[in-house]
Amino acid sequence: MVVMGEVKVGVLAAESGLTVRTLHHYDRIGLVSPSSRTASGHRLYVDTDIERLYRVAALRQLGLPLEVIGDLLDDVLSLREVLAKQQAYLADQISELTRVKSTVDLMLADSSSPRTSDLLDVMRKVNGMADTFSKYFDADQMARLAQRRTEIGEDEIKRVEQAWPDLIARVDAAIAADLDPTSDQARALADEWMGLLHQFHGGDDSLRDSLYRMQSENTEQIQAEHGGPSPASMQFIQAVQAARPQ
Amino acid sequence: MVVMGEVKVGVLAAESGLTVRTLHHYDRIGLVSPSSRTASGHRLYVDTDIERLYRVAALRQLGLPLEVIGDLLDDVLSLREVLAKQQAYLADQISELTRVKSTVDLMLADSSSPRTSDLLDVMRKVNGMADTFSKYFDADQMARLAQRRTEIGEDEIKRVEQAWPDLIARVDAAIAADLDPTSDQARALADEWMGLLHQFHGGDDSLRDSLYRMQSENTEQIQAEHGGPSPASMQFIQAVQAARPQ
DNA sequence: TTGCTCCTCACGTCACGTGAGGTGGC
DNA sequence: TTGCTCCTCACGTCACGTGAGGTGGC
Repeated sequence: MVVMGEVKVGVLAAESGLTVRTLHHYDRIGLVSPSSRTASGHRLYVDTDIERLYRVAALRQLGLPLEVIGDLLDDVLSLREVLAKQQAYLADQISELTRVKSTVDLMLADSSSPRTSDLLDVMRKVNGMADTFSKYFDADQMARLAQRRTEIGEDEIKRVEQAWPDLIARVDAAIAADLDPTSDQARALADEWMGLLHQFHGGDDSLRDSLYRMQSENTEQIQAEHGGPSPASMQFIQAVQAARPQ
Repeated sequence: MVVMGEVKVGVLAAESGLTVRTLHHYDRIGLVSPSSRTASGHRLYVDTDIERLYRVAALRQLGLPLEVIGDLLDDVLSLREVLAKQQAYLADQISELTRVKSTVDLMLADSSSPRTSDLLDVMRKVNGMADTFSKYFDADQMARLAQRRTEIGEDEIKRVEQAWPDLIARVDAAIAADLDPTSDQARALADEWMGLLHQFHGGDDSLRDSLYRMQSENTEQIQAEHGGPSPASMQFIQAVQAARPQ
């Protein structure tokens, strides 16, 4: 690791994992300059130069701009303050990217349903959904939802999403056929229904409650935009559940 | 929203929330060009231009490069494929930034202890800690830990971290004083100990087990680098717990 | 005539990547 | 003499921001 004497760019580049061009760049901007040169102008890095380079490399891993790194090494800035700012900056970036990704996630989930023809419509819908969501779920719940999604995996999520329309259709058929809410068949439908909901909230009561509130207060919109269940089918499921023996 | 007839850049900029410069830029690169100009060369945007602009603005919110947006609008690329790629890209970015942020978090947490003098030492230590961590906690557990940290808040985390050295010192003193493990005083110390641990794992058994394994297999290192508890003090706490009446 | 808007260059950003064209040491 | 490394320009990246200097319409 510690190179004795003097080294030229090629050796230092190979050893540090940086490129020759990067070392040239650091030299040009005065961040890490070799203390000496050969008669023919080749850069010669000595130990103190090399140590400085490794400090730069370390700080660069934190995503800091080269200028800030220079100021840190020259004691113009304090490490604690810089780290605190970087921490806040990274937190901002992460939450912004997470927000953007959740939009992309929603668009992909939605694009499977062919009822949206136009891009702007999809965006409006997705943004509207995100707005509606944020009315019923706080940041903490959002985080738990995001974590559930990664735990469950994309494939399973798609499976569940595609299972809904089919189930809703069968419930609507049951209503049309005037199925008895106390029948085994009705209870099987309700079990399926509760099972799909459970995939969403995972037994988390606060998530389940927020989902119910959102669903009940936005029924028509969800039905119109996402082919969600009709008030009638929700009432049917509730009736089945209420009619169960405790 | 829909502007009839023809508009000049200033109006369109104000209405779309973009800058005049941005509209100039989109025109120059051929992304959104006005269909006509006045005799004096002023840009005149008609309805189809404006619609195209709104599509661009919508897609830009997803973090897509302008060139890709152009290809999407010209049907050179498919939306689904682009979204899938963007989803993967965003996931990568987020996990990378999260990794970097956790390094910064660790450095800040560590910088409160004055035993680290040199930057490179801190980095080595922090990277070593991250490596050790990833040996005992999988991605899923890391996510749960990260979520716990946001739930608990920075202040509380700092409080707990600063409570450890004090508690460890008192336990060491108790050992030196040959305190009876069945005494109320010893049990109070053990309660405090378990309380601090609980702040870490939050009752999550898998987190608790991983923490115990990591702690027991890296005791000397943790003691040397972070002033962690000595084997003796851990044994004392275990003895107190074991001696409790069930 | 005075503001306001519009126009077209064109440099700067950030950290290098990627040639181009040429020289030095084994 | 042939490779290999080294050197110094200098353009390109990405999506504009920010003047500079000048013209057109009410």
